[in-house]
Amino acid sequence: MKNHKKNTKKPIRNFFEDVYEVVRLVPKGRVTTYGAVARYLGTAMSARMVGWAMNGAHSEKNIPAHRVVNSQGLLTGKHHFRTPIAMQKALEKEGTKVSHDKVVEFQKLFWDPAAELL
DNA sequence: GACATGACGGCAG
DNA sequence: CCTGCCGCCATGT
Repeated sequence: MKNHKKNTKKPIRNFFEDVYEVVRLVPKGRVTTYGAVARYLGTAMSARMVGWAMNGAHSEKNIPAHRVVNSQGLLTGKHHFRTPIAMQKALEKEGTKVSHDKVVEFQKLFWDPAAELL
């Protein structure tokens, strides 16, 4: 029999789900990074996948993707929002200061799931 | 099936 | 300080 079912045992769904959950748990006024989330999920070296997961986050409007920035605290993904300023606006609205597409005192507002949820 | 791309990160030069 | 390269996984062509 042609079982070319390809074993769709890919727990990717789990990966995405985890990303959504973690991002959703990010406290208001705080920010996290792709690398931190990736590390928490076990894909430390594949921070890219986290960003990819955010792509699906658009379906889940409950995902505060604006609280997720890169390791430099830069709003690299702002171009994927409804408008390139939506991300900054959302952050400022929550009390997070943003200057030149970068989170002010990002290190201080940094929220590491691997450490906070430990 | 192979190649190229992508919301990243870290290291080397 | 800046530029370039690799790694990692999934998706699209």
